[in-house]
Amino acid sequence: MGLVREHGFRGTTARRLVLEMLFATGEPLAAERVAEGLAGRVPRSDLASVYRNLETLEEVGLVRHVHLGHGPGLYALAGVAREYLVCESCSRVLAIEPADLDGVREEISAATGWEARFTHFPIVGLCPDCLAGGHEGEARHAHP
Amino acid sequence: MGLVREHGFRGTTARRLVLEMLFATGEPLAAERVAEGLAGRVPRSDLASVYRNLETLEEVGLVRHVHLGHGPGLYALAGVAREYLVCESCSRVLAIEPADLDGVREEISAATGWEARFTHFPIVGLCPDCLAGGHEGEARHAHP
DNA sequence: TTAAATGCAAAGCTTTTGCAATACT
DNA sequence: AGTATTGCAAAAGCTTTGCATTTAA
Repeated sequence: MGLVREHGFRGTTARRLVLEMLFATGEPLAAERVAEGLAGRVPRSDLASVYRNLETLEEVGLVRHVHLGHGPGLYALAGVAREYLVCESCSRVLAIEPADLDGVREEISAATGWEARFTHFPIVGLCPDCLAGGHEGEARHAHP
Repeated sequence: MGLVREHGFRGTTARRLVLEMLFATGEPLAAERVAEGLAGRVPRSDLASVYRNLETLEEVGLVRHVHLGHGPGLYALAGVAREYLVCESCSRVLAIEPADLDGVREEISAATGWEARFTHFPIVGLCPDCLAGGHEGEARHAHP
């Protein structure tokens, strides 16, 4: 919570619990899931407050959110660096170490002069299985 | 409208006008803009019908939609092949020929085995100007 | 003629905002 | 004590759905 106070925000129970929740889960979570996880622990779990706290925590750099498809945004600790790929056929999600995409970043830089990150929007495409003509029906997540 | 009928859908005035609108504009358009452009031309411009028609046209492969940030989805003719980059600092949008990202696609394939397209979600990152420490304040579009 | 498409109204889902009560510093 | 934060309720923004009417085939 040090960072939070350094930015002029208060260190509250609700914020602590949001961070704990994201830490314990380890993977990106919808605000509603976070609120559910807080049920009964803060005085009460309020979705609006969860959104406000996620926004604050994102502002100070502790949290980040990603859009993997058409559903709600998903929040995770910024410290857990991951980039994402989503299959547009089977909706599989692959979380990958940023370092594994450094070559891709270099190629993007060479082609466009931009420096890319896949932490907010994933790379959308076809996963190896679906490329091979595989399991198109087995959607596991919301459609991009 | 041939494709539309081949798929068992009817060729209606509203659908024709949606396609004309997208063709005339040439760049991705929010459903609401499309509806505005149709004002008074169809019996009337109804947003729900525009959404239904965009969905139908997307289903038959004539239209595609892209999410460049947190705003509404943007629709364009699928025939106009473009991929997108959005700057997370100044929100600039770069539309690029898919061929210009073929090297990037190869690198992604080599690194992950996936085949990528940047037609639904853009590549998010920093544009050359912002990398150079430039014009961060001059946002032109909604923030990603 | 008859099934699909439309307009209109209403709802759904995600996120934001206003405001009085509460908790942090 | 004083202000940021919270809960609650309501609204906003985008998109979908229900249903009676109209329209394409």
